[in-house]
Amino acid sequence: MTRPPTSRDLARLAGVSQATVSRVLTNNPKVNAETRARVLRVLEEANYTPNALARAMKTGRTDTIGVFMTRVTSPFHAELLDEIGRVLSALGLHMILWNIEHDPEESVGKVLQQRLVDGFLLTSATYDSSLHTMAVESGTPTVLLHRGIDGLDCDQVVGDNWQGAYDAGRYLVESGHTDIGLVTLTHTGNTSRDRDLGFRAALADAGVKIKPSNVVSVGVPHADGHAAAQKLLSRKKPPTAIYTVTDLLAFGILDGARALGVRVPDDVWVIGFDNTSLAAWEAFDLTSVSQPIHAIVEKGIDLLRRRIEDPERPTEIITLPCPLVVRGSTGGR
Amino acid sequence: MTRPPTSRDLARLAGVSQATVSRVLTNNPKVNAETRARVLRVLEEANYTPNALARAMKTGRTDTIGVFMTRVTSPFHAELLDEIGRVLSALGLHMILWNIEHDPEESVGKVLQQRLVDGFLLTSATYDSSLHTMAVESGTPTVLLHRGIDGLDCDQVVGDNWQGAYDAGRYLVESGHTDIGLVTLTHTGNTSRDRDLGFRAALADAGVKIKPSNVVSVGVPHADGHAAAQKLLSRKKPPTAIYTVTDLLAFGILDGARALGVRVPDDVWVIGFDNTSLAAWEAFDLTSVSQPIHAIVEKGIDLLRRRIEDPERPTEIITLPCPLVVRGSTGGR
DNA sequence: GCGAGGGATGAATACGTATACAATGAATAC
DNA sequence: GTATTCATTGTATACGTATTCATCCCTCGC
Repeated sequence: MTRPPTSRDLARLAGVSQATVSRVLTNNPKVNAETRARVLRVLEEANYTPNALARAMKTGRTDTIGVFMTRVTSPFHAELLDEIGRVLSALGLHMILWNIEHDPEESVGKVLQQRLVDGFLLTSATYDSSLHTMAVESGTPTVLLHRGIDGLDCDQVVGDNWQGAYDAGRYLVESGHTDIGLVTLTHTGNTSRDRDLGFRAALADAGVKIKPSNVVSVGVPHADGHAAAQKLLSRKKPPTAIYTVTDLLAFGILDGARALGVRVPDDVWVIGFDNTSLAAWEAFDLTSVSQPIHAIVEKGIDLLRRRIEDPERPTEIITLPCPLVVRGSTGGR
Repeated sequence: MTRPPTSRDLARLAGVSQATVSRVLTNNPKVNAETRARVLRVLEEANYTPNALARAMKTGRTDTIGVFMTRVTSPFHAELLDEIGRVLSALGLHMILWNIEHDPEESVGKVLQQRLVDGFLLTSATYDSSLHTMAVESGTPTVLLHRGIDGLDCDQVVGDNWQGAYDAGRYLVESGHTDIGLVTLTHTGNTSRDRDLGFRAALADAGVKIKPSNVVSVGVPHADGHAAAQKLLSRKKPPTAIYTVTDLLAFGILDGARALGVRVPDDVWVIGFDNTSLAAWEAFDLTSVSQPIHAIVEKGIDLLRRRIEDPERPTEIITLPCPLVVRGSTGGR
């Protein structure tokens, strides 16, 4: 096991200085065509690849983006991650992935300052955590993706959760529902908050009251949706429709209904949020508000690259529309 | 935006040399207790974090592991990735994630030699690709996880797919099925091959013939399982049980059956492989061969770390049992 | 009182690359 | 023929840290 060749080794082989090899590697125009050809031939023969660490050390660019995420097993997050990977790959960038569930906040703080990456994508900002603040303060370019934070001076790209939720609410009301269940999240993020408030606003605008007993606050897992459905649907007079703020909870609700023998959409309508690919499966056939994952990621990474280029540019907050996709769980199709 | 402080800056502040600061950072015992305390105080005040690149350059260790994966949105892969992230985090290691679907093989080859990581975890080795060969030849410690390659001189940790498939087959036969469908994968990996062969072996041992028309070869997506179910179940005399090599295909099959109005388990039994968390959802309630994800990841990363320690140690191939988990899709519970 | 030994620290260097600067030679202009 | 420019290349250095080596001072034993 011998250590890999360096540009200095290659320079000796090609009969030039290390500087010239480096110039060839960086496509510096100030190299004679013949010399370049000769060096390239030697590089090729030796199957040489520059040491990325040394290069990063010198240039200050690692060509690596850090991604902070939670619950990779959640269908929406997996799709988001997949899309991020696709876009970064196409740009020749690497991705370091941190799951902030697994790491104590303090160790994440260390990561932020290690200069391992050129920029950060935060996909799980909440008010419970100060991760976004720490990231911004670290001085490393940062973009909030999918989850935003009000008033934070930081580029952000999010879906228009409020509007999507509003549309879902209006759709239910216009379809004649008046006894409507709302399964919402206990945790503190813009995303779930807007998905809650937008929905309530739609009902309020239509003059439909939402009974306190029809509102259930839960955690994120499938099982919590299941439990919420049990609670709402086992009552004497259950709601005729249930809206919830994530697809994962909606799947849990559908499963809870299934367990009780409650039929969807005959007995109850169900609407989710995210429009994950699972929503289109027959097992769920779920009406859901669609998140424009591709556009969010594309735009977010574009913003991040521009901020890396120019740290002084004014921050942007981009909001993308979230259209409702109607399927069988509300009698569609 | 000022550049972050270096150990040299801190040394000046603390009135010591940069070498002493470095010694404090690396817990070198040859530092006077008072000096150490003083330096630590200064480090604390400045909220200093060492530059990981410079450190890696000097030590040759990046404390980062490269993970190669495909189809992150597939439930099993997402769970595998989540578990890898959990274990690496607990060890203080970072993860660079590459999705080999997105990258041409040549660019992956470059990645292998960039010395960005201390080791690689390959989770998607197939005979179609030479990624595993390139990884081993790169000289960087490498472990194959979940998917193995026969005869490759490389540490490997895999589930006992053959035995798991065999048990599934025997279970169906012992339950009285004789007209059995097999939905298998077209692609070339050890994993799906063993999940196919083990199942056939069980049937053969029991004297049950498998009709050629009952075997369908498909791709990996949900939709392919769906199509396979349509093909098998719309016949005049459909099989009474279908076994397939991944949960994702099984979900597709269940959905295909649902679309046809075929009842599970009344009209047909279905068995998958992986025992993803979705398998336990009411929507599927799927009998499935369980992959010991936690043990695979734990063992694999352990092997990788030991190989990083000692590149000369003999390679190990570890095979872990895959027990059958019976649920409603085969009348269980 | 002096040499030996050891503990603590600083100075110097190396990791592998990119790049500012210097140097060389050829070509051009007068 | 000399001065000037330009193209090309080499030399030297820096990125920030870890570590070897040298140095210093203090203590101890005689």
